[in-house]
Amino acid sequence: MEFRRFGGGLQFSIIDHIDLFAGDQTETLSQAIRRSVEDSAATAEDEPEANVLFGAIKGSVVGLRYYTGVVNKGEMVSLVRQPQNPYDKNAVMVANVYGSQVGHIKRQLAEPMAKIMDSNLAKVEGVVPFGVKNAFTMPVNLSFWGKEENKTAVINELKIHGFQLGPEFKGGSRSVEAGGPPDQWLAPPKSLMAIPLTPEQLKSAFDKLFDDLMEDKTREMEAAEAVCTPLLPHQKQALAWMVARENNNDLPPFWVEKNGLCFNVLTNFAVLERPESVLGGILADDMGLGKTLTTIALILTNFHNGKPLPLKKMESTQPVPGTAATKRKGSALKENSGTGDELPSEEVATPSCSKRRQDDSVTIVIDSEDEGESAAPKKKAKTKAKSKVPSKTKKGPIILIEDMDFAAALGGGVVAESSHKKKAQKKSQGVSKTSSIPVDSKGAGATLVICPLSVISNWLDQFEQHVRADVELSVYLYYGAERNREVKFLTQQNVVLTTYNVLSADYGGKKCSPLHEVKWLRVVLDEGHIVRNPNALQSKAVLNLTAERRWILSGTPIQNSLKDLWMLISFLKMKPFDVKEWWTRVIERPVTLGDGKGLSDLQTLIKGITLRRTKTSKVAGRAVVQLPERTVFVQKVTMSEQERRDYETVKKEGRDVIGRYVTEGTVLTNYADVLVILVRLRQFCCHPHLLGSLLSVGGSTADMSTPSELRERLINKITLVLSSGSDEECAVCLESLRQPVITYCAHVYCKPCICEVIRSEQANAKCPLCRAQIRTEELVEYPGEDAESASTESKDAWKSSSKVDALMSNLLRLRQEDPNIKSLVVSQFTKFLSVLEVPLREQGFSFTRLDGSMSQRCRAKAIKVFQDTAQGCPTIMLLSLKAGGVGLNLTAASRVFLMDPAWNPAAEDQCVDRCHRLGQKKDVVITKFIVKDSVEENMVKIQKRKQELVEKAFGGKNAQDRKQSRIEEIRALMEL
DNA sequence: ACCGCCGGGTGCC
DNA sequence: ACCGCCGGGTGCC
Repeated sequence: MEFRRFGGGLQFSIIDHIDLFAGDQTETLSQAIRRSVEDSAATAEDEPEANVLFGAIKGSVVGLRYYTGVVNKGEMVSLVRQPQNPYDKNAVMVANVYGSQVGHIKRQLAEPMAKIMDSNLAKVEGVVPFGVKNAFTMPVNLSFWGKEENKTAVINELKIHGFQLGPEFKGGSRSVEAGGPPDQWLAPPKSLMAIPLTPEQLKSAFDKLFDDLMEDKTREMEAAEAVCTPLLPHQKQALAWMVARENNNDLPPFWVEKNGLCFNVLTNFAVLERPESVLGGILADDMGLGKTLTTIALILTNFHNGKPLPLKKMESTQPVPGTAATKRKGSALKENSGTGDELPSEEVATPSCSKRRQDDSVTIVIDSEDEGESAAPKKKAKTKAKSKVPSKTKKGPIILIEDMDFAAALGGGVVAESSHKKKAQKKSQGVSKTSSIPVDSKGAGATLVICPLSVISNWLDQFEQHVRADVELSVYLYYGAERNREVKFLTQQNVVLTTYNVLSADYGGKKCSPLHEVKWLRVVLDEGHIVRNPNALQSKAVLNLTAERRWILSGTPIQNSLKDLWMLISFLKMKPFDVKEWWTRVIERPVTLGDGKGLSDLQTLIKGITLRRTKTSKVAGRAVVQLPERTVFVQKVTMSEQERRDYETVKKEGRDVIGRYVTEGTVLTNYADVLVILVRLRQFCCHPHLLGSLLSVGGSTADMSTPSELRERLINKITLVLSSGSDEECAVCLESLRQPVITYCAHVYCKPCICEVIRSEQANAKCPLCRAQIRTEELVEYPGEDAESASTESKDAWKSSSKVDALMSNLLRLRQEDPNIKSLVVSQFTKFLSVLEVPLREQGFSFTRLDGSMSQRCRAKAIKVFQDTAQGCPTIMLLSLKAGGVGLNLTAASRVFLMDPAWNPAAEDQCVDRCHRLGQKKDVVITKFIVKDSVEENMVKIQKRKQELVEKAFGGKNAQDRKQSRIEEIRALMEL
């Protein structure tokens, strides 16, 4: 059964237009550049087109008696070309919602239809109005959808063959039966007359799509005994809901049972056998509410046939601390060293911890003149040292790690399964299972958890922390070159943990992999929103997994559009929407056209499968989480006279260059240069050393004299752009840059992505952003951030800056008040972090550092020592804004110093949320340093103005306006 | 298919 | 009758 591919589906035009999900303020610069280029250049072919209805005709389905597929009155059918049909190459097959063939389109009509469909002039959709009992033929109403410019071609093609396209038939069968075609067409097409929702209504409806999903989800459930962490009330609710979802026997949304048949009220499709219940759903709780813990509780509580994992005392196979440095293949598997008092990340916030409201953040602006005294929060932080300390002897579940690097990176946090245990498991394969292996009636017992690499260690930690020591739960980390790919072995685990990358790498072109051969009890997609492009290999790999139950964990289930949702629905195998056509016809298009029915159907769909609580959600009148207060101070920094003079010099230079671009109207074409100038000014506000080797900007890269000079300049550019922290993304894969390279035309991509573009376009390859010729030999690689050389080179000549002074006086005062308080010092410039190391060392601060250039191993280590409250452990973490992304848990800190304003305030919030999250027991104080009368102040003003626009729902702008506002912004920044 | 079409049987009324 | 008519066989693409 082959299905016509829906090339990209329909554009979500209204929503794109009003920029519903991605507010202007969260846009990265590369997005802006990409868009401005796209606006002028030809539209990308793969983007879904705005399809309109050309009209409809009546056709007939013939050959019914040869096929088993049946349809209902008013049922939607899909039309699939069969070019290989031996009797007629124009054959068009008619299939029902489940893809069973019903018949063929009559030959005469199939001929023009084949032409239209093959040349992609229109998509054709069918509804059978009546005659479903007919034995030989039945009528079908065909509607044609396509791009406006193809309308005449379609009409003509049909006309040649004697078919006249008319207006759409009124929905359902009644009217069609009543009158002949001419009468039909005189009637106003009702579905087109329906008053569409306004973009504002649509926006607000969408914003609310994931709201208020709590009703009937308030029942609580205790976790299985195997979970040693007490669940918070909202987590118990989530557990009850998840268990119920997994054990439900309900029909999926929009299905009803009718005379022994199952009937889909949206497509009018009926089947004898019940459509599979959706066992699982979307847990869309806000970050920090404990999705990981809840999921672990689910795994243990709904372990087998709705029963929890039985408690079974382990024989004394548990290694004693300190003795278990088991060696395997020459590398040490580390044993939990049992420091004992590290705080478990997510479970420490007991309900009694804080009863204060957490949503009343205050912003206080303090002038630099009186920073000395009043910048300090008046309130003394109350330290509630009532943390629940895990027992020193506690041992977590068995975790088997094959990747030695990773094991080392995780340090003491992991207990390795000893080798003899593993052998025992291997031996038992196929005969009798070891006690830890459940024998499910369906043979499925293992849960597969797929997550981004960055949160793997979090999962391992949490299994360790939340699973009782005497519970034998096998957790296998399927990662690294040495991973065990045996299907039998994987099937026998209780939990297999892997990353999206490993999954799709295994899946690759082969379309199968060890993970795809296993029949999983449960598949969990952590941060599931990252799987969104249905064309990506990763998505296909995820969709093709076999599982009884499926879960998506995501704090932000809607990233950009409705299409992201399809991916989630499809993963959950919610019939019939796992097939794109039905999603498009039944949900996506109606919603796009502003049809209230479509929207309410979508709401129903989401409601049935989603649980979402935000930090502000209430459970029985009480907030789900009660986070400590969070206060934001803006501390203005005044430059010294010398600094001011130097700054003005740099600024004047830049202003001249940008001013020229503005008058020439070439700001956007020279965006890379503009960025460089802005970055330099921003760097200067922090510390003059950040500027590094001075480079001249302004000259077009094309007219450079020697290739080596050009290369050097490109390296400078890419370094500046990447260290600027604007979180550039690759315009090809839309992900964060991997192995960044810069083209001769000064645009930045992932190396693999742009190489693939060049390979496929051969000699004709053009830069996706500016259409300049590009060649592989001309790509210049990013040399990496060279923090070391920067700090050593400037060591003897080190001098302070006003901003550094401001930070240091804060830190010194803080240490005096409470030497145990920990702080995050955040900058977008890793070089600035290096500069800061000097005075910190001088003043005898113990600090650690986390930036993007560090390996997983170093990161894990840095986090661990910082979170450690023992004496002598670092009290300061130098954190690069980019590295402070999701998943990190830095609750040991209660002070945050944001050293420089970010383009994207959301990135700042996210960074602050690293410590202002579940587990934080102190009030969090955030200090933003802004240099007075500088580009920084202008940035803040622009941010504010944008925020106001968004709040007034004026966020929507057309492409031209946006381009213009980009330019206006740059002018405002440079005070031009 | 309670149709249309095909082709064999048949042939005044 | 080199036709018309009748009635059985048959039937998607």
